[in-house]
Amino acid sequence: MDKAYDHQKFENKIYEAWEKSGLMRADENSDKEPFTIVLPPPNVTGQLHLGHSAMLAIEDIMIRHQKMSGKEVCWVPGTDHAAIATENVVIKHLGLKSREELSREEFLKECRKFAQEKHDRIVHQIRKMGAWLDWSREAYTFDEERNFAVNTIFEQLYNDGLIVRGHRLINWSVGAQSVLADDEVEWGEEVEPFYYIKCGEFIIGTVRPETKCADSPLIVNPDAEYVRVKYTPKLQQTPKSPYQGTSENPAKKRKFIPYDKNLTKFARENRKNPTPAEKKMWYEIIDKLKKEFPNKWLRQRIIDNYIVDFYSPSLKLVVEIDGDSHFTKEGIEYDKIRTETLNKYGLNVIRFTNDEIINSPDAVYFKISKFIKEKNSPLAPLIEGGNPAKFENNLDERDGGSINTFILVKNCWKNPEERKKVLNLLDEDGTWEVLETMTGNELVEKIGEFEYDTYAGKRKFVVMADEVVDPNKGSGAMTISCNHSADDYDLGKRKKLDKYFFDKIDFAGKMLKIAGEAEGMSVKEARKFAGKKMEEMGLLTGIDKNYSHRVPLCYRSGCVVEPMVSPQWFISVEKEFTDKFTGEKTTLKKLTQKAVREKNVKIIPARFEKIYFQWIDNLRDWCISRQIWWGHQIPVFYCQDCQAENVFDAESTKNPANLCCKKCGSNNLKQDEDTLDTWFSSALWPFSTLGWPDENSRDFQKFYPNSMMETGHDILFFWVARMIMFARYATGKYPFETVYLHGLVCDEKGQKMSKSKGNGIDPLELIEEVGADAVRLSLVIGTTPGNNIPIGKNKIKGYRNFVNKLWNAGRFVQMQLDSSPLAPLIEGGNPANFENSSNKRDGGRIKAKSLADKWIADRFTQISREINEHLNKYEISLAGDKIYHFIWDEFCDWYLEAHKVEPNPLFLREIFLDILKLAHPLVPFITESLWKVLTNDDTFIVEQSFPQPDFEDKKSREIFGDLQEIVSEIRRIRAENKVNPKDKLNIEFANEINPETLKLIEHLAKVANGKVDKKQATKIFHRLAGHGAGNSELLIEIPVDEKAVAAEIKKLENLITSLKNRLANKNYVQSAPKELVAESREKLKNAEEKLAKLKSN
RNA sequence: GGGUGAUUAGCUCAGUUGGCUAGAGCAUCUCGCUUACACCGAGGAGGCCACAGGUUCGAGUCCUGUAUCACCCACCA
Repeated sequence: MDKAYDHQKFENKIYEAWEKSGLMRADENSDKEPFTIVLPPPNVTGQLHLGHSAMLAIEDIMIRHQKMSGKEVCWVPGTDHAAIATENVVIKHLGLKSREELSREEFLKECRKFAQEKHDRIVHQIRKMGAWLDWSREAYTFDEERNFAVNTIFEQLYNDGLIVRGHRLINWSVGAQSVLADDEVEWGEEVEPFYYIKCGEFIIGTVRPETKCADSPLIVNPDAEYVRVKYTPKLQQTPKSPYQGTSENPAKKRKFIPYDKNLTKFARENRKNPTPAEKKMWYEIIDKLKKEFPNKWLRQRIIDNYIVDFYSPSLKLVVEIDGDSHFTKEGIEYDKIRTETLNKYGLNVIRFTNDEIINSPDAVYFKISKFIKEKNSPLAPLIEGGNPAKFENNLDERDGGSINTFILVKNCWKNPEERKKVLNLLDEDGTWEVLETMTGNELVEKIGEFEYDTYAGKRKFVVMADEVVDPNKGSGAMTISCNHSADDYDLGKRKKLDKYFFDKIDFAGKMLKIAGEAEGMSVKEARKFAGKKMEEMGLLTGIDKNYSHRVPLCYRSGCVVEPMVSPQWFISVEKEFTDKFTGEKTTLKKLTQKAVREKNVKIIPARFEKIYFQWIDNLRDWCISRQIWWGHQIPVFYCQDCQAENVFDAESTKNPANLCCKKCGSNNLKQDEDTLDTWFSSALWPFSTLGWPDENSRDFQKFYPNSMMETGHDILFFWVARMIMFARYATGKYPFETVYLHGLVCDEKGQKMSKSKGNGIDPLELIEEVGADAVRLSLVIGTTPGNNIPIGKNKIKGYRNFVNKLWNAGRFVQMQLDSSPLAPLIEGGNPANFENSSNKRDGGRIKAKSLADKWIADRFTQISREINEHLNKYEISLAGDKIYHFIWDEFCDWYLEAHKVEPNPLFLREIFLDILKLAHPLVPFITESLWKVLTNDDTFIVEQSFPQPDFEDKKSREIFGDLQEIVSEIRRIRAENKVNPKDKLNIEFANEINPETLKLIEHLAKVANGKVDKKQATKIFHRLAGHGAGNSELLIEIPVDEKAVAAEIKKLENLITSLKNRLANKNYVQSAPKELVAESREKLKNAEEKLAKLKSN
């Protein structure tokens, strides 16, 4: 035997031997009680990661333990075709831009080929973990049997009316051109402007202004109070210049008079009686200015000095610079204003020099000019040649009209912060006046339907009330886009807003005609466009440029997911049907809820039951169709002649060419092009792998339902819950008794493993390095179900060391046997010869002779019981921890050392083999290796029965326990006094001591019994069971260690105080269990004796 | 925003219906290559068990509150 365990020499060979033995195959005709686990199928094109390793380790431990405990175990392996993920990988692998570069047939062929290659790799990886799987039953979610199962349940659900085709809101990935399941959507953080938009008098908030281009219901909260307020900008006062009194005051530097006093005066007078057109222009200009010039002082200057002149059509004013055609400031180029045109309209021109303009607040003037020039400005016609009278027609009543009145929910109006958010583009100094207060319901009545401006023209909206509107958020009103938002969709359905279900965006992610000028733009472009346009139109009242929110992203293409309405197949979870097993009316949702509520399925850890309910209670219909090719094609056939929809039984579906339309008999049928969500076939896994739909098959009869389902807690919902749903629906039984959820594997610091962080560990490399056993232990010990599984180099190293320790213990056993005179008996002899023993351990074959033998046999009994109990309760971590410490701390550190004093090789071999059995489920390879070495026969350790010894020896337990204490104490004294380990110290017992015990102590503590010079001695007070009652005295030939004695005294005193207090407490003596009280008394007595002797020393 | 869990030694965590003088692994320190194992052995040091209350004879454990962290769900004007 090698000095160190070399896992590479053994693991592959052993696994091959297991497979060859045929023992891994579950016997469906066995009369043993079954224990079934169906392996959660890894993605066939994926790679095994440590999460899979953890899964395999846990399940393998359970399987081996149950097998050794006499069950007929059946662990079914398999892989998943992972529809979307695989399709992606294949597309990438082939270097395609899209799958359409190939025909459907060709593409599927490539997928199959690719999947087969990858399948072999992943199966290899699974074997490396040592999993005791029944490979003869290996399944694949996309093989023929599973396809048959899929078609069978599809037909059943369809006939029960639970599968329906409908127009529903789905997550549409523009990049991938496919529907995504909710769980396939990833969320990313994005900062986008958040707009508050005027809709008539209302204000709504949105990050998606591009959707605000169409007729829409405007929803208010029915019971919340709303206020109509009037806003009057405060324009008359000139704020003080921030430059006033400083040398930097630009006003002082001005070399010209910016306006003609007389003109201004004239204008002011005129302003008193403005025409409606003038008023409108005026307000438009103010609105624009606010956005252009956030600096209030500056803005006011402009208003007071210049804009006033615009105000009166009869006194128009425009500027020109030096007669140049350009003026550049801050990189913006302004066109020359055509003097001729201006003059034509009677505009005055003021000339600036460049120097005067740059660095002068007056420069802003040009921006105004630019604004006026822009086509969309209401003033444009004035400049370009339009007719101002045009604006007189449909003027809102500016004063008392809708343009400067706003309807806000009272909460927003009262809350200055909220209000500021909504209205931050308006002048803060404006005055506000509350005109009236009314509830949402009253608003609905009073306002009803009316027109408002959108970026794409005039639209109508109708005011409605609904509770979804949160009166504490924003302005308290919202408009909805039924086809482009899940909540809006629900609301629309609830309110039956049929005419508002229309698309604004197409499946390519482009805006439709309804978006007016934005038609054909991508959503992103349209969003910018709409924002800008609305700003220009003065439709914005507030804007939050740093609004951060989460956006749904496609996990494949990374593009933003658009909620869209599309024809899809759904499973109706709330539709009633008659349960064929009970005859009761029920729904899929109810059945799924019942599973856990009525304890048909137990979830470990239990807290996930709560999470399960939370999810099920909010369950929506499940969209099962996918626009991809790689998957189970939806078994629905559309008649090309009469358009009928046909679903056939699975048997007929096998030959699509022979199918005829059920309605018109035509055989001109076309199968639905879409495929099923990958979870559809996965949901059948627990029974489709066991013969279903043939419920009379031996496998189904014997092994269904499964005993446990072990998987990551991250797929509780979309897999576990759906398995429960389908299993109960199709088989009438819940698919498994227990769900064991493990956590995510993460590094030592609790961080998720990921390639980008570089903290990922490849299981194969790890196994190569330290062996599968060490990997298994690392993944299993120190973990709690449902919690993260921390794993790191140190931990792994520790368990590798343990495996080596076990190996060396085996080596020691082997050496003992080799050198033993009894060796021949083992090689060819019959151990039954040893049956005369009266000890019952392991059928009473080999006698436990010495104290140590009896002690370890007794301990083994206790540990075995605990391990059995832990494993039965799925407490794998605790079981592993106990085996680890039993083997290392007790067997190796104490028993093997003690064994050297009084060898008993046959017994040693027996107990060691038993320990190997006990440890086998956790560390199958090393135990099997040692089993082979030590038994030298063809049996496998897994064929042995799991230890359930009943040997007990209380006396040996006590004596050995005391002995351990004494030895530890002596060792401590030696270490603290720096005694050379080679030196033997003399000790002297005050009492008579059993020679066997003494021999052990001498060996273990490196001491010799003899006369001790009392002046040089340290006293130890010990109690040795079986040597008379009470404490006895042990002298050891070492100078007294004052410090140690003082420490011991203090420790004892503390203990005594605590015990005394406890016993002095009448309530304690009365209420606490009697044994406990007696124990405390005993402890106190011992402690006091010990203390007294220590002090007297 | 709604929910769940966590907080114990420098680090990673055990601590199962309350009985604890609070444990383990790693790291650290001291001593030792003693013929199973240096992937080892012996020993030491290291803790107001997050904080504040409460229940109890007794609280790391149960209850309430606070703080911090993690995860899940919803994402919405």
